[in-house]
Amino acid sequence: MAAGGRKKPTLKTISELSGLAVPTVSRALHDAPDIGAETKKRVRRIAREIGYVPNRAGVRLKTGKTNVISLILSTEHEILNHTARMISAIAGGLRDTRYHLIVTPYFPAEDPMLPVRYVVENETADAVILNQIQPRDPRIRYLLDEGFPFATHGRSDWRDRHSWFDYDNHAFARLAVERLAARGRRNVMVIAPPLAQNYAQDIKAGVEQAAGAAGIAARINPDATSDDSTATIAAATSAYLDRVPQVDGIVCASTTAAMSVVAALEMRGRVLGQDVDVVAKEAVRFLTLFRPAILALSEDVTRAGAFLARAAIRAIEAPQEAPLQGLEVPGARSFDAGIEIVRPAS
Amino acid sequence: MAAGGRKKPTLKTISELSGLAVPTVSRALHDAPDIGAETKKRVRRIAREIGYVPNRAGVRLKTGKTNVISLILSTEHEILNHTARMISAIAGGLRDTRYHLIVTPYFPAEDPMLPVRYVVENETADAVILNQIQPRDPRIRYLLDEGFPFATHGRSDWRDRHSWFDYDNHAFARLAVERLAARGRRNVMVIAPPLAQNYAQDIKAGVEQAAGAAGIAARINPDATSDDSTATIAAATSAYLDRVPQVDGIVCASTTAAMSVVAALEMRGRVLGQDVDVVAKEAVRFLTLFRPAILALSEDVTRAGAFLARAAIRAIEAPQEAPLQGLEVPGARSFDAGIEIVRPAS
DNA sequence: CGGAGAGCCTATAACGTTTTAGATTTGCAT
DNA sequence: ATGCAAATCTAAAACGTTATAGGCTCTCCG
Repeated sequence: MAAGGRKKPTLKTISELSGLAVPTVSRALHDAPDIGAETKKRVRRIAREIGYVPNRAGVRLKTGKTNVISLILSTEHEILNHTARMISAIAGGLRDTRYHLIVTPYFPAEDPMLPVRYVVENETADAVILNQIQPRDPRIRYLLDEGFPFATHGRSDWRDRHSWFDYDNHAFARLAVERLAARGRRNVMVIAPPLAQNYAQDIKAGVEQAAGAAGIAARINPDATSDDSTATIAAATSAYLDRVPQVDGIVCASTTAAMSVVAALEMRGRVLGQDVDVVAKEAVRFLTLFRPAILALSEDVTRAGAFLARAAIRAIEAPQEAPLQGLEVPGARSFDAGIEIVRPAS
Repeated sequence: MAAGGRKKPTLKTISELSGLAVPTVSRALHDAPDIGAETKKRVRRIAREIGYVPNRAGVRLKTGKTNVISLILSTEHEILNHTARMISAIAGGLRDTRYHLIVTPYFPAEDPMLPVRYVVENETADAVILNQIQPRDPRIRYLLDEGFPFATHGRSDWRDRHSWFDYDNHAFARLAVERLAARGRRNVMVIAPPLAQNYAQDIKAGVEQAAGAAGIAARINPDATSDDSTATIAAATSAYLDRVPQVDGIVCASTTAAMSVVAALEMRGRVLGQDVDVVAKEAVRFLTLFRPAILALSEDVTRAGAFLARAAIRAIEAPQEAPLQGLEVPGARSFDAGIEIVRPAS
């Protein structure tokens, strides 16, 4: 391969250079108790000088550990900021560890079990990270049964038994509706996530609770989810506005949804921030610059990714300990990052 | 690991089951010429029945091949659709091959050489894929010197010597300016990529050529690039509009830039599609739905990713053959996918 | 002064695969 | 019958690492 270099140094190279046996070198580098202090120092110096790095295949073969974490990624909906940020954040959280990130995407038509089973059976990774979690997600069931380490972005019905990070969508939904009510809005439409997913239930419950408390109407648009395409969401919003013209507040569970909703409002001649207020959950501070009249509650994706990286490593290296779990509550900042609330300009 | 299963089958398992020697089994599965047809059939049947999959560490140790391709990813600018799509597209292009995709992000403050050198020296992957290419990119120089397989998204000065996929930015720039000129615009501002990057030169040249031919003014905004944050671009645009109030056409090299520009136009009271026309290069059909008055020329990122996956594999497996190179020309569709031109509504 | 134990190191084997060289059988032409 | 090549298999070694068991040399204590 490398036309530019001599052979890669191995333990054997160090062994020859130092006159020590290969296992001694290995143990010295691992700081084993039965190796002399002088020897350790000498071995380490040589290793540094010749630029020794352990061969991952050798380690893997011997120990059975891949040092890889797999991110199982659905390509289902229009992937926006969120996904790219998440990948970068997880990979970023893995730097300075010995783990690497492999991305395993799958396509909507496929059985979501496939990529998970593939990783487990082929031992492609030491752990997987999942998103798009359903309450009784069969992938989680499977991973628990297999005893395979994993972490999820989102909670399941078995949340006590695994590592996860989640955004408090219930709190988001409450805040969003309360905010609209405070601005005098009485009739709210919600673009919610697909109901099969766990966090959709949280949003539904939060909306209903806050709407009940404020004594206003709030309903989920049945014809589109926040994972749908911009065109679908815009059309569904447009149709809803025709059917329920008195709508004066909208809650969106994604950036895409918010942008599509704004497009529909324009088509229908409604003025944002005047006829209608919009509150959105978004991954990146973006919406508010473009449309300052939108109130955006943003999840800190970078922190979520870093947390998931740590959680996955914990699941691998200390499976007996309690799972690592983190909840980011908007406003309350109960998780160390917390959420940023961008004030609408209007 | 797996609480649910017996030990993983290996060649030795098949060897015991079949009474053949381990190397014979290996060669049978590899369809070697010196193994009997009956034996091959029998070995394959057993392998299938017990669900044998080769241990990647064993293969890697012996052959030195990792079966991994590394995507080196800058987190420099606000990562939008483009990056996530690209990751998914490359990983998608790698399915049904034996290659996996590892994402290696790096941060703006760092030397861009670091991640590349890391992959090469640690033999983390068989090939790397790079983006954000500079004309005389030192990473490319290094990889060529090392003889390490790679493919790039974007061309370099050494384009003849490596695999790449690129979008014809020169053609994009020409089309954009021609379009604006055809609509009677006479004073164009350009939000271009960072000039260090190769494709920025293409855009600059294309703009100048078309502006010269049409006899109109076209200048690059010196205070922001298409990789900058929305806030920076909006501020730079706003300031430019104050300085050069006669601007009536804008060309944007990214979706982010277009959205920021639209925000700035609103702040300055200019009406899109009336006072000013905007043409943008975007990764995903998105802009036009939201802002139909924008003309968007979109690159087919999915196809680019699939192409890069093929190119990387080619670089690994057939390094002696000519590199794989693809250019996507807007309108002309010279590359088999071609580009989609979304007509503005106004 | 003998023996125990601590301290430090080596030898051997193993993980699963592929490569190389060699062994055995068979068929065929001489 | 004999030699030779083709066909098909086996044996041994190797990739780089780590785990296990054991060996040697001191020192210290009784």
